[in-house]
Amino acid sequence: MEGDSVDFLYILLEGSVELGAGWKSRDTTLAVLRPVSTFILAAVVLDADALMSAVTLERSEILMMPGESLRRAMKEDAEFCFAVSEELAGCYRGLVRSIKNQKLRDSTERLANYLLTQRAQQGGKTEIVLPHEKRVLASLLGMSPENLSRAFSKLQAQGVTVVGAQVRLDKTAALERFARPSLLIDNHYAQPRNELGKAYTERQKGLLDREPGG
Amino acid sequence: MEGDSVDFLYILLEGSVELGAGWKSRDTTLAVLRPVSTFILAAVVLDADALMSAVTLERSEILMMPGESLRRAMKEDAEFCFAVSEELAGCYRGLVRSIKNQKLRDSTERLANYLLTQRAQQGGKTEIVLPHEKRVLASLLGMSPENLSRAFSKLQAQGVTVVGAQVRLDKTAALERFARPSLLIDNHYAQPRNELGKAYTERQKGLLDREPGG
DNA sequence: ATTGTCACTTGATAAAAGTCAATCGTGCTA
DNA sequence: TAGCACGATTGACTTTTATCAAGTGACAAT
Repeated sequence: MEGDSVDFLYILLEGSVELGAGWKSRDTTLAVLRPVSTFILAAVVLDADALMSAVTLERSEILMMPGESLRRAMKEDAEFCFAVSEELAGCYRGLVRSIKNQKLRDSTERLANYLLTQRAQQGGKTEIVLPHEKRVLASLLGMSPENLSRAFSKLQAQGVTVVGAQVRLDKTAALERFARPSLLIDNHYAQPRNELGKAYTERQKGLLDREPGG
Repeated sequence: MEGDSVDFLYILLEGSVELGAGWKSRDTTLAVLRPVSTFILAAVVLDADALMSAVTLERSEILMMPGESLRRAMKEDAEFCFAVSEELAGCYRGLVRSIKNQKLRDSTERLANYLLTQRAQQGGKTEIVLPHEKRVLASLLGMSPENLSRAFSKLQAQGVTVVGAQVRLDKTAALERFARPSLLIDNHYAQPRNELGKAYTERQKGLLDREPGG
């Protein structure tokens, strides 16, 4: 919970986690994490209270590392400390993108760019699957669920068709002309950002070899 | 400029710098920095392109440190590297606060909390001075200049009076009841966050001793 | 004094987004 | 199979915000 002191660094290995925050009866989703991701790293480094709450959205596997251990290791091992800095810097840049997305685009533009980002991350097929409930997606994109529905309707003109969690993107060219994705805001290119990303790929391979479906 | 590759870490020693970003003929202010602050640290650590543009708002003094030197020093000196991590973590948390402010509050609430934050940072007097032009303030708070004027008008009911850059805050209790400031969003308590902040205090003292007004 | 610039304000209007209420499906349970 | 719970959608309405246009006041240059 936001406001609580933080004793551990959390690392999501399997499942998904929602980071959110509230104020005065309102609340919003700041990010939905997929493996492998750290969270509340900044609070741990500074030994400060959490600014975000974390909730699992499904059955998840989460590694907990004592904050004191992390800080000690950082101070003793410059190479490790640099790796943590890189992770922190990556998270920071993710937030910068998020603020720009929020302040520079209206809700329909945010949805359009979200769809294009998902398309790229899911392999570029014309059909994609929304990875969360629409209510969560709406909160993540900074709008009400009702407005998310209406935004989907508006994008019909750009070849977007929705059936449940399935979304078809015919007319990608029209959608891109509308969305104007930017390398400085959107993360279309889903190469592993660092060792954590690579680790997940390796882990998935290992799991497939040994126990499919485990 | 955003999108450019980053060769140096910048450290603002004197003056003020606006960090902003644009998209499709729109643009917004993400932060206004005061001494002593680093900027584009994350891009330097990752040796990546800048996500924000920086502009000086007045005659300023800026220290430039080669990115390669910074990264080398971090990899060689764990203590230094940890200090950089702390700075990064502090910047990260500043952004988290900023997103929460943006997504959870409407424009008048953002202004009210901004005024209370300024009051605290300027020593708690009932009269404060807006540190930037109102146009910049509007962009920072994520609204049009016209709406900033109207937001000030609305806050008259909470004892806010504006004459140019001078703002009187009578009825602080009423203003706080309206603004509902939160430790998890607002940075009311302006103690130096780290060595950079302390350095600035020291530097100011030195300048006063030696050459007032220099 | 005049002119022009520029930041700011104000009012009218339009667009965007939120809220409330009702409805539609889907899947689950009794 | 009927009823229920829940997420999603739709329509009507309100609030919030942006946009456009006009006007004010301070200030600098001529």
